Amino acid sequence: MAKELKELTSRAENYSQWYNDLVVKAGLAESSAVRGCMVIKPYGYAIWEKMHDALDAMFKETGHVNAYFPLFIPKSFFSREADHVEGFAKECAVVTHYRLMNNPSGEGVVVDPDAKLEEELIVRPTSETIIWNTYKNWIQSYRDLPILINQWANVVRWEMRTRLFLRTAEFLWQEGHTAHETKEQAIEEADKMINVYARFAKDWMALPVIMGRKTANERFAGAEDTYTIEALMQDGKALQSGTSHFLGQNFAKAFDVQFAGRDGKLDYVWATSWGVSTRLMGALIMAHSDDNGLVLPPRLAPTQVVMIPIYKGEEELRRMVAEMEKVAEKLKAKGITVKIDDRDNVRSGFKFAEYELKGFPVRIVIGPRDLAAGTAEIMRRDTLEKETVSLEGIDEYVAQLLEDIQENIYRKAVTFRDSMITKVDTFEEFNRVLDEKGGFILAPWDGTTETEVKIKELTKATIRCIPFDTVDEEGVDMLTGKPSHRRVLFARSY
RNA sequence: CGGGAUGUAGCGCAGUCCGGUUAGCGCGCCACGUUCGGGACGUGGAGGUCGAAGGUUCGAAUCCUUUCAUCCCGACCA
Repeated sequence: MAKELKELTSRAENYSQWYNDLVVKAGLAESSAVRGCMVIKPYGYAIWEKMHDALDAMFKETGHVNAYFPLFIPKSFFSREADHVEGFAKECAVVTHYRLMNNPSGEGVVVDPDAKLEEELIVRPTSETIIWNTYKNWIQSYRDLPILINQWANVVRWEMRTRLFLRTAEFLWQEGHTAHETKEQAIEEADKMINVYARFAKDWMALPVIMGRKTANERFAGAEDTYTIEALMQDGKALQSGTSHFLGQNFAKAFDVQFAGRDGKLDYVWATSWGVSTRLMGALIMAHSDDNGLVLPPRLAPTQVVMIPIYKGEEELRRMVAEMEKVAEKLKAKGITVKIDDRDNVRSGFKFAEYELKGFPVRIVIGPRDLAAGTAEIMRRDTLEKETVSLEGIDEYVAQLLEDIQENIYRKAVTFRDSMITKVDTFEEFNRVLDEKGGFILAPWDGTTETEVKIKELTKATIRCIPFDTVDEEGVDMLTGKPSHRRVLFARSY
């Protein structure tokens, strides 16, 4: 499997192909027969579940609760917020009928023309509209606020071009939708949640991200302000990995959600929404993997340790497995997840390659020589380094190793990311860096959408964000020569 | 939606230009044996509506028409 992978592509030649093969061969996902959708296989889903659980816990810690809203949204809801419909109209799946019938002219079935819906239903591309239509009934007074709700769901966006995990027609995500009494509270919420995302990326995915504000041009449809976390992939392209939006009173006004304030006056509710999706799986894969396959951070690996016996004959296999079961018990007692692969139909070397491909963080090998010496061979997936350690205290060794791996993967990603942030001042330099190096580019910008769009047309690079930690810096726009007050973060992106 | 490519066994492919017995190869799978510290080997075996529909022909994986799907590159987007 991994051999095929290596022979087929190297990252330098065709990163897209490499990524795609890796996703398929590692058993994470595959394209479905339905255009642009994907099948997430059990191993891929196990990683998503890990992400889900960690995020869900973080949402609950920050005071949110889960709820669920309908998949179908009446078409008319979309026309309420002008920018919102503008942003999503081109990629909506629409339900027009509710019944099939046998084809009168022969085989198969056709849509029953008599079963046309009075009003079409839109398969949610995001749930702001149906949720705000519901919130209208839930909110009368400031005492009903804030509402801090999250939904785990699937959404559909009929994209022209799809890529496994990164952009599929249907994807899984969570979307938070909150309602607040004041503008300040809503902004604070949006800010809080983008920080939750950044923390999740760092602590769980071992992925450094740059937090910042989107430009007006790149903002979410219907938002007043969009915050983003931007990650860098190994091919030098950026990936928008999560967003949090301050929606102002736009949706409250569109759906007429007013509340009686402390002063007795009616006012519109302030809103936020925020989400991350299965795209994070793509980020995880593209950020850390190597030519041997996936590299999973231990905190997200469905199984952290795999144990593989070396043996001749059944009797020896039994002895190795018996020893491994003892070790496994010790590891489990430390909260470490373990798998013993005692399959007799494939050789050990095959297993080594297979678990490397799947990104198991730690491999423990025990053979007759080890058993005699009271040792085991331990390999860490991130560096592929092997070490022979005593079975005595192996549980502590592995527990520490898993932490080291998590930390090391993160540090490596930070080092790479930092090496791929370039400051440029001229457009020539900007183009050169884009073509020869890639990565993030910090460059002065005159602050106009016009210039931003022009740069995109000329270079395919977009402003990923205006980083939160940017400092005021007087300069001139690299394209127009007009005054610039700060540098912004450019990159080509997925 | 434009450009390019590809659909033949679970996976990867050859055969298609130039139609001709029973459609082939590698991997995987099943059985037995030998192996086993980095992707083993031998022998035997199973597995196919050649993406689909229609047409041409004595005869179609191969030629023609239509259609569906997938991948890559663009435009669009999380």
